[in-house]
Amino acid sequence: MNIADAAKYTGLSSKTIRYYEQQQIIPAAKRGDNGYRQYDKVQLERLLFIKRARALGFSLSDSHELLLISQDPERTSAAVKQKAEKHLHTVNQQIAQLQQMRDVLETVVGECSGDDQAHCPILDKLTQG
Amino acid sequence: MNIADAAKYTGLSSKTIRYYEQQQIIPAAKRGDNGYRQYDKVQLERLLFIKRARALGFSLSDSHELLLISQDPERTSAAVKQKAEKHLHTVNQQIAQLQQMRDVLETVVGECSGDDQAHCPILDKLTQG
DNA sequence: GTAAAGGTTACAGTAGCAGTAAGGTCAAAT
DNA sequence: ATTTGACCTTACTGCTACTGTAACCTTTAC
Repeated sequence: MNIADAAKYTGLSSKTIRYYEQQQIIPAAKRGDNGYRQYDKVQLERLLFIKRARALGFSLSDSHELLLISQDPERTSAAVKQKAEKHLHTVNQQIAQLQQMRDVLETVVGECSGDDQAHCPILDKLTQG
Repeated sequence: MNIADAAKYTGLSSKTIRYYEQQQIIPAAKRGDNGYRQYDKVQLERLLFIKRARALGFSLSDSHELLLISQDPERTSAAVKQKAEKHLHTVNQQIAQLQQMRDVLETVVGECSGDDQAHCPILDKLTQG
């Protein structure tokens, strides 16, 4: 299976797959006689693993580490849980920060007439804090 | 006022202030005889404006445009409101995405024993989707 | 034979800075 | 007078996770 088919199968782009290989997020794919990368089930599963981890917001580096952990028979669920909890904490902080932004934005947008007047509570907020 | 004092006053770093100038987010500061940047009230207010816009999650580019709009006597509140609403929409999408991540993370973290077992629902999620 | 569709590498660009290097300036202490 | 330390300058690199582009090779279809 060539990289374009692997891309279609995983939903990643060919560029992204090459990038993951270059960054050693996944082991380098085997090459055919023509030098083309070849993808088998194992390789595809690794790509999907990374994709799912990314979809949960893990960094590429964390996704890589999780992949290594998942392949380690000596692993403990504690190690995984620790990483996940740390990430969950980060996500919660990001949500809180965005919600604060949203609250302010909704307030000032609600106060803005949105017509051809020059006066604007949004700009007031940015000008006066 | 030199850049370090402007940094303290605004809460931005000197690096960030120079970066804003280089990116033409704000007009270039005047220079003293020694070549040092000099900051007056007007310049400080511009920096604070950008800082407040950034704190609401606007991109530097948007923050720059908002600053220009705020200085335009011909402006309309409609133009500002449109930008703010668009940004608010983006923020809401980001929140929704993060909340989905959080829900999944909380579920799998809750299911994970977090001990020395190899079995781990978090890894199951990443392996099997 | 040729053209389209795919593959390869390598380099640049994106956002918003922070870090570092190499050097000039200034105020105070020695 | 000099030295120290804090500040200033520009210029370059690195970070994250890719995407775009260039230049070129291979395969497939007509």
